[in-house]
Amino acid sequence: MKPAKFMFENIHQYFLQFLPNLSARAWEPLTELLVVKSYKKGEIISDLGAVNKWVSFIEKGAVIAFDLSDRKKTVYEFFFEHQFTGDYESFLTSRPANYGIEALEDCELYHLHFNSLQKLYERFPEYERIGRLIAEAQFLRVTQKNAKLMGEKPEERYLNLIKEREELIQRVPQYYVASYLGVTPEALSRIRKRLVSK
Amino acid sequence: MKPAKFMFENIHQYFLQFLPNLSARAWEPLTELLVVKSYKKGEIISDLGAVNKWVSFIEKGAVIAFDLSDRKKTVYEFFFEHQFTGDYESFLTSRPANYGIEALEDCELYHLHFNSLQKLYERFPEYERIGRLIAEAQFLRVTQKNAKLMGEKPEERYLNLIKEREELIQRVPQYYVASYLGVTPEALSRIRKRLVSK
DNA sequence: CCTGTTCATTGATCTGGGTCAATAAAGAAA
DNA sequence: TTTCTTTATTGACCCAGATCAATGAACAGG
Repeated sequence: MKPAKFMFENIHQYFLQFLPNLSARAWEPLTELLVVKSYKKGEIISDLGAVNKWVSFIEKGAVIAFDLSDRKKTVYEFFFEHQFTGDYESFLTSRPANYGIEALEDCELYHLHFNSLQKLYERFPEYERIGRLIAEAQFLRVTQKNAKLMGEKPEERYLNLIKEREELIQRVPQYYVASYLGVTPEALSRIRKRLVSK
Repeated sequence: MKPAKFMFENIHQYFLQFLPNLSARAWEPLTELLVVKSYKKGEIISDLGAVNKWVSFIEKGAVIAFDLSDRKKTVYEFFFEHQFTGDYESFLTSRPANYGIEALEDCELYHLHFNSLQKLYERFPEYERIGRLIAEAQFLRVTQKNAKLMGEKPEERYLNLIKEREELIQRVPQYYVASYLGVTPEALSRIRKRLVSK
């Protein structure tokens, strides 16, 4: 394990992105509240169906958020190191999670509990602002994803995925990519075939 | 026009939803900053392509947010009275708006300027919290929309729209509904035909 | 190294939505 | 009312993706 001093460097940077002048006075209490945990590839990090009380910063590794409609695993999103993950919807609403979170690779996560976050909101208005900015950023992410879902056909979505998230294609099995694009593995295979012959 | 005293009742209620103990001290300055304006059916409220500096509360009427990909108007969302509208994405990022806003019916709107809102954030931490809660709510709205886009076929989306937003079907021309569902008007017409024969 | 399992590809067939074109119905304006 | 325009429906044809089934390729465990 890293020396404690540098341990939370990445998550600190993450917050500084949103609030460059985050005070040390507000920052340090957060580190006390984080729960560090490791997961093996394939391990379930957060269960679907239960209320999710945590948001999790990915220090290392990659995870998928998935649901189980039609009895098959449908990929909602991939998350990689130095991002937050978790069923934010369930976290915010205290309703049962629509998504499960599973380790795609060996992972190290820092978990923050809902109650811990509320305490931070109460004690430091700075977190209220970070919370707003992060919620806004999440809104933007989903909005843009939406626009692409509506406007693009599967083939275009795949091309854009290659262009915009090249490494994702490398790190993620193809049938998960297919699911993420909203098509069957067979269809993605054919899309790829069609594209090479162009 | 309504007596000033009751004029902002609806928008006040809207904020109270998010922060029931919003102080009068914080509330009153907001009313000073709102710009009241009326629009005729078909009128453009907010231009696509320009940076959008406003969020707008719909006191009365209905609007659509649309884009113009492929040279045709594509409906992104419908908004009705007692909701906020506007290209929130452009508002947050100061990038050119991807969506235009148009009056579907005669409307009365209360506009709040970006700079006014920033001033409120600085003066009253209460607004920082409301801002966070609203951003979170918007996140939830687009997340749920997303899930439906991915998981449901056009026919199911139409059925759910009837179930969940019945009045929308009444108030909105069918070709806009089709666009909103992500299909052509012809396809929606056939979906409807298929459904009656069931 | 072999073996069983998981993942990817290919083929055959079906279907819902796209597109183009024509008509019908509904609304708006005179 | 009549007329003009906008909106909705229907038909014919095409195509991308779904589904089901079979085969190949890659990979992990022993």
